[in-house]
Amino acid sequence: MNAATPKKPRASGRGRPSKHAGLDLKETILDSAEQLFARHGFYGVTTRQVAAEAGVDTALIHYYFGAKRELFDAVFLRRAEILNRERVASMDAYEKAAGGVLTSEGVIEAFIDPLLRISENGGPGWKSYFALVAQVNNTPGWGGDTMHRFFDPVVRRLVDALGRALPKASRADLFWCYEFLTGSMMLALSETGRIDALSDGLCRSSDLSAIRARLFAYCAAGFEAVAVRNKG
Amino acid sequence: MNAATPKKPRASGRGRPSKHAGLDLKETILDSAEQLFARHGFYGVTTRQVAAEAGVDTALIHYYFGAKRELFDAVFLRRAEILNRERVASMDAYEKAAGGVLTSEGVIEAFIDPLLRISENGGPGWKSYFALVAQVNNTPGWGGDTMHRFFDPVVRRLVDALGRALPKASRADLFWCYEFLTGSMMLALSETGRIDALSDGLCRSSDLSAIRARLFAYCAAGFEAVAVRNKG
DNA sequence: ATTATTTTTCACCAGTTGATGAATTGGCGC
DNA sequence: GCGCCAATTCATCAACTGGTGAAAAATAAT
Repeated sequence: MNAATPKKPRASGRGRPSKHAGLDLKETILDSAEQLFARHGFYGVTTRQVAAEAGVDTALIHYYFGAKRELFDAVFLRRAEILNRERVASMDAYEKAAGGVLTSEGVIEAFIDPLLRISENGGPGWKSYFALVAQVNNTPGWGGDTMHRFFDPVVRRLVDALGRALPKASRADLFWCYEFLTGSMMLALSETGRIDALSDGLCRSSDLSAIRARLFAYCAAGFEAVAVRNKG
Repeated sequence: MNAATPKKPRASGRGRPSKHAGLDLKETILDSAEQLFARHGFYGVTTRQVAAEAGVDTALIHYYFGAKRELFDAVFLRRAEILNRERVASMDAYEKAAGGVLTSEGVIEAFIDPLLRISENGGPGWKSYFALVAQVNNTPGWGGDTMHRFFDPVVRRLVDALGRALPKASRADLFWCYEFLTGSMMLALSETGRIDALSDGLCRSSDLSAIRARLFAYCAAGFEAVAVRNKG
């Protein structure tokens, strides 16, 4: 019935175990698709390219995931849940540790730093994934619903926390400043290499510690400036 | 010889003037292509869709522009020169008016505001164009060379001016903060509609004055915070 | 009117696309 | 060993892709 759900995908006893000795083929396909989608976008990648990269037959992709768009969604969702969980945990920990006194920089760090940490230590796929999300984030009307469903809750939490840290800021201020923040963050995380060329090699896109050393302070100061400007 | 250069594209006397009464068909094609590329990306658009949108035959696109990629480049370049000119003029005017005393917010405003003004008053195509540039900006290894060639000079000028306004900032600080700035700016200009959903309609992507009222101060405060943080 | 030139259309190609159904393979319980 | 069923391959499809060359239409100079 559901093409994305093979007749019995559960490891129910019957069925042939993957010849790749435990390395699930489904994950391999997702990895390849992720990498390619991140580089060339949804329409810039063919199912055949994904299959070739993963070393499987084209038909197998449809067998596991159904239509191409469903494959893309599977790629997007696979890490979205993990990401979200990590982020919520970070915000929880910060708010608990801070007691009642939230600082804008603290809140922002709790919101962004999980992504930097994952990008550093989470494995190679995550860099592709962030590039993918950045692309979706900057494309009007694409995956907006999914972004909304998965990421907006934690964003609302960020906005609420920042509202407590910056009581002078209006809700509109907070939403707009979040828009600025997410633009900076996603561009930085997608490691486009643009800054390498611009700075003649002085800065490297892959230097996440350089980002960490600046982005939190940069965004926090921005929020604060907007908060005081609009309410005296 | 060059497919993008019809045998005699110059209005040399001979030849048939456009039946569209002065509204050059070439521009119509560029408009349609711009709109579609902005929405769906290079690979997400077929030459046939462009032709249909423009109301012309597919072959005419190749007659005027050659290969699909050349069409895309033509779309990109058409406004890039205008944009660049406008921006340089704005920076010139600011630096002249400011005399020797540059403020970070003044420099940033001179850098960004031309884009906001063009988006407001420059005609409907510009919004698509900004969405297009935002997409290119966030896609690793796409049009990077073109971006580099056209936009980096004025960016370097921004960095130099900010270096004078913020003598405590290192070059690396300035490049990184520019990366943050451009991420915010491009996302805001591409009007993805994300903020509308996130804020439940409180903020609208199309509200450029709301952006103007916050983005300059936001970025300027960010630059200043990073500058003082890293050098005491 | 004739002609030269440019613009536009038409018909078409070779290659690719996403997708499918039939066939094959291989492990597992019996 | 046998049959069952999931996993995988193969061959193939109709639709569509970017692109082209020849013909037609439109224009303006002569």
